Amino acid sequence: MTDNQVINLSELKSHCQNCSLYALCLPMGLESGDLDKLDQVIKRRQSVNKNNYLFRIGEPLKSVYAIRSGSFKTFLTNPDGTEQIVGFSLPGELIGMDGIGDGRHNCSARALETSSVCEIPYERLESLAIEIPGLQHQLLKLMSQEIQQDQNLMMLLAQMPTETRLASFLLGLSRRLSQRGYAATEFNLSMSRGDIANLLGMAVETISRLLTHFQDDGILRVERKHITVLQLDKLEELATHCASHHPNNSNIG
Amino acid sequence: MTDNQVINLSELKSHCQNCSLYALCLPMGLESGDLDKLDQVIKRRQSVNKNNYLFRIGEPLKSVYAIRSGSFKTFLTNPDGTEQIVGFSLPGELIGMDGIGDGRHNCSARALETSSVCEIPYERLESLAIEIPGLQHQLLKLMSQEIQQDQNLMMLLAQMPTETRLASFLLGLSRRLSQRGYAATEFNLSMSRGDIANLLGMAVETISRLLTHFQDDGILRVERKHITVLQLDKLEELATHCASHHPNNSNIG
DNA sequence: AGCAGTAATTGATCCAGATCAATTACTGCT
DNA sequence: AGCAGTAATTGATCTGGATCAATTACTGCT
Repeated sequence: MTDNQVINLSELKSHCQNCSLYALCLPMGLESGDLDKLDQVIKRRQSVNKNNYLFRIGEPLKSVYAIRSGSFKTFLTNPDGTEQIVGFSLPGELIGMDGIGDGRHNCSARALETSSVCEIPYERLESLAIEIPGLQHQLLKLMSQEIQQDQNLMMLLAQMPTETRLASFLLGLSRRLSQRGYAATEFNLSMSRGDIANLLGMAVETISRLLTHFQDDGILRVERKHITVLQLDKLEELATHCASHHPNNSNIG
Repeated sequence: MTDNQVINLSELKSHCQNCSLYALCLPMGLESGDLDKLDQVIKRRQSVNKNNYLFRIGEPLKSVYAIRSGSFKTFLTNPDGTEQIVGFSLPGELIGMDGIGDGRHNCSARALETSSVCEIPYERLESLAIEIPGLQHQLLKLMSQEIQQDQNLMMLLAQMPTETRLASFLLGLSRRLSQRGYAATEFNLSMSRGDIANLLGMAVETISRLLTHFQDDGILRVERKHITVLQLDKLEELATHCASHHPNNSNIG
């Protein structure tokens, strides 16, 4: 039975329908026959070591990637060489789609920890999406979700004080992790304080101080990279506690 | 001949292939037969008065819209009722695509001036995109471009000083307008100072002061809504003059 | 285990840009 | 034309959070 199980496992690993991320990922909602077609174009189980690039800004878009495990940061690079992180990506998420616009990647993706991905050649994905309406829909849906995420971050950056930004970031992470079957209230940050600061448009020192405050207030326990959320409700409150005193709160007439 | 011309004009108006925005808009690259199919699903020439909504956040997504003339602001509303503008849309651009993710609009769109749009029922667009590969591609491309735009704005908000943000905003507007056949160096702002401030995460007063500075430096002429760019190169310089002294300029190793 | 390089924390100071306040355009209405 | 409401400008002040500086963890290497 042990042998049997081993064989089954390796069987399982090579198909979307048996992947634990199925419900979040690209093949969501596809029926068996269509899934097989998709399965055939996916190059599975590429491993990416910590700090290695999955792709770099400017490279021609040849594939998009579904994350199986681990995490990535995606970032732009401005003329100075300064980087601007535009997001962190978790298992079940698709990265590289930003490059469709002009056929080149418009951001770089770098592994925050040793990770594994499924590579999906983009041209074949696009032609498959014509055959499979559900796949086209899922593709559009995932892109639209990315737009939503980006716009929410824009709101944080434009209007919210640093405390709200960090609370919202942590809460978002917690939610995404719990969707993926991990604990909502206890997790490890795979990214550095500097990376979080960069994403949220603040200084590392401010991140550090806020984490200390959150801990002093009994909202979090912070042990280096390990975060325990002690009072989820208070964190939610901080995250939604909008800038009622803030600029431009012109109500919509 | 005058009569003849009138007849021709109204003929022309009702087809994508004769629209001056063809090259920027959804039908870009489609061949004649496919264009006809697209033409058939488009409800043309809806007019939207200043300050009216094209759609509101939360409404079910029934259509997306291609802008024919005029301009819109798209914005999120947070729990307070505070608005966060996420973009301004110009002729040839497609709005409403953000709603695909969950079938409801995730932002509201409001006309900044009297405008006209082509309404495209979303379900029919999606099924047409299955028939017409080029249309699917164009759809994905436009969404990917929106992601890029949003991410660029994120960088501005997170890293750049106010001067750079405004310069970059004006330059972006100038470029988009000139792509659409308008003058690059002379245009009217259809949005208020308050709207610009909101988008760029700054106070109205700062916008006002910076415009005055730009004028004092001979870069712009500002007459209320009317902007004349006198030194495009200097404006470009200000827009790229990145925050070399700014936080988190961790070079990529 | 020990050393070197990097990440994180903590404290002190400073400043870009928000906020407050007052004035001066505009714009739409009747 | 005149009045009311809103948008924009300009100036004075204040502050959240950046910057600077120093110390204290870590982490990876040999």
